[in-house]
Amino acid sequence: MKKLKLLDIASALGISKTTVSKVLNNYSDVNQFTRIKVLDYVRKVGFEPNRQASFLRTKKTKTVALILPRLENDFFTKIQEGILKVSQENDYSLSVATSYDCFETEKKLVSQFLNRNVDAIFLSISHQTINFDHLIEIQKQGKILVLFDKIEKTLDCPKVIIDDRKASFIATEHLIKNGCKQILHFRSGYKPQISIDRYLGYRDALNKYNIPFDKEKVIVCEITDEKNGFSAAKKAFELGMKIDGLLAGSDHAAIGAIQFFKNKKLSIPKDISVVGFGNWKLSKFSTPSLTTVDQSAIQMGEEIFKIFLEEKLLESRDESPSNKTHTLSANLIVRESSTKNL
Amino acid sequence: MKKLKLLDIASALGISKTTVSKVLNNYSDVNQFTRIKVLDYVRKVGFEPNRQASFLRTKKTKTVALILPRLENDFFTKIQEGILKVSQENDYSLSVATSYDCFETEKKLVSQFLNRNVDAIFLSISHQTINFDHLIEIQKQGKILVLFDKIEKTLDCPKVIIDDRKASFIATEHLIKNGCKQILHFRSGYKPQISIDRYLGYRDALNKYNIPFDKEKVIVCEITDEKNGFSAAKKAFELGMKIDGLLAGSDHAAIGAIQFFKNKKLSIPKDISVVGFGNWKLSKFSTPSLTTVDQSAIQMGEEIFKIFLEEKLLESRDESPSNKTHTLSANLIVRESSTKNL
DNA sequence: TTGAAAGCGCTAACAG
DNA sequence: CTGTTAGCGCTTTCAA
Repeated sequence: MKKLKLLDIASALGISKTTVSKVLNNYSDVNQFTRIKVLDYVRKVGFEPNRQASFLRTKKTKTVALILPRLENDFFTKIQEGILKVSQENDYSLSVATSYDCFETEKKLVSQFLNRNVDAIFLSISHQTINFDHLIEIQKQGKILVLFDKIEKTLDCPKVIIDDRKASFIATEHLIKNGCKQILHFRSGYKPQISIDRYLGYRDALNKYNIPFDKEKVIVCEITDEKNGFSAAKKAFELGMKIDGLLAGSDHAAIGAIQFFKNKKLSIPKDISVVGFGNWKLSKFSTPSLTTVDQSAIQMGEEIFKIFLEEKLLESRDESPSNKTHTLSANLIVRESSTKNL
Repeated sequence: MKKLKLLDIASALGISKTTVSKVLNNYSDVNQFTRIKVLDYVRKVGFEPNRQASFLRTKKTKTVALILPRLENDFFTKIQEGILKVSQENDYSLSVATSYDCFETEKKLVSQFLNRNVDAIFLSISHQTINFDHLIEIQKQGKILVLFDKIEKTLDCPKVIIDDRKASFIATEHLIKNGCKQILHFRSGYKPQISIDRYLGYRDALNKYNIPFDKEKVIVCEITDEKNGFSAAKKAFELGMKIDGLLAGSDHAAIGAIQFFKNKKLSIPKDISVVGFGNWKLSKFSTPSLTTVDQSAIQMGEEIFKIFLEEKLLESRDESPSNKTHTLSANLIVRESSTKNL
């Protein structure tokens, strides 16, 4: 069965394709009866206009693109889930791609999506990205850019982030209120904003409760996975540190550290209370179950798409992009690994 | 900066847009020097032709669609990851959507994607789907359909599945070889092919090792999540069953059951050995870590896209779709929950 | 209120 | 080998 087109509908009803098009696009200059006749017929045969053809005139594809640094990561998967939920509700199609945290791939993907004329690009910048010309190009071409998670402050576009500093503060405060005084902190590198913010939140909490800051207690794990969590814990141990709490950079790092502590016959949370970061699925099932910071990633995804819709409105009024930073708060999920008095 | 078009390139070089187009599409009837001149210039200014416009003539969008029943599921996420890897390598764009296991949504998505003229649709059928007209329509419109995981045998298209029966056989055999003789099996409903195959694999193994089959030991959990795993274990317990092994329908169900066994002070794997299904991330981190069947989902994703490329070749030779079922084998990942002699 | 005609950017047929 | 011409299916003037 060949696909129907405007002309088929028009000749079946004995009118012109222009009129059919007008009905489909809610033009006001169409007779009520004609409108109903067209609408009925269109519904009956299940006709929808060819999107690529309409694009040629409207310059809108009703497709948005999402570029993630990685896919094997619950956080990004959930963001996709959130975006997908709202975009489907709004009859938008979502194209997904991964930069694999590689600058060249990111550039290539952006250019590819621009070429496919997506209406917007949602992007979390890759670790390697140092130049932003490709992102500026998105806006030059009149497309909407929304940055999230790993953002670049100097770019003039809406951004969505988690309030990592506050999240980290709350997590640290929770440890302190549970009696911890010697709190170890695993952070990722010195550059990522996320790592900086979490470190600052950690310090904020120490300050507030007059706990002296000890530089040695901050250990850098470039990649916060189990293996590095294990090594970092080992390092702290070998340096002979006295600790009773740990704020890890990720759930994985926390679990790696717990592994090490268990090997040393230390009891969690009695000897050392542990808080992770991310609320990955596994945190609920580890033993002990892990207290962690939930980054409300699904909500972030939903937010991203809603911001896009708002930007589209701005654009239709010929206003410039909003350049607002939307900050979502994270929640602490308290589980066994940090509740001494259970 | 407005986007360049063929005509811009052409007039900059003092030739016609046809010639430029021919170079870009690798036509042979172009002078070597002209070709090089165009190629150089195109590379310099970073021009790529507008895909929607070319579609109008070529009927190819270089976009494929993936419809998943769910997103919050490692198995499907990994399939997406696999597809994405290969599709990006081939300069294809991937659109993703979720049917939420709902028939109506699935139909709507298919029609939407057809409307957007994707070159192919990769689909795992929703639980609720009972009628396949919308899938037949995909092929009627000359688009490629590849089914995976939850497939429909009667449809004339390539299909990719895991050899669940064999996987289940291997898992059960592993339990038997570890000394289990009273093996409980949690299956999902009676209808899903997956559930049937796993049940059959379980029986195959019992047969091979002359272990009598006991109907009571097969418990149905419509949804194989933790809660139902817990309840199913409880049910077995309340019926006074003697068991020393469990083959669960999913890792979650296995973990739910383990939870229950632990409450009853039973030791895993000493009293009861447990094998899950899926190799979800959490299986590695649960206590005890869970022996499970890895469904090589990433590989499945890669396979799906490769099959699409093959189908495209068939199509270009005017041959009909292949209708072949590609079966991937699953691997057993042995961990603590099933190794008595550690 | 309607429809004829132009044109979005590209590719394919064909004439030079 | 090159370029002119004619659409692909749609939307949007503009004249009737």
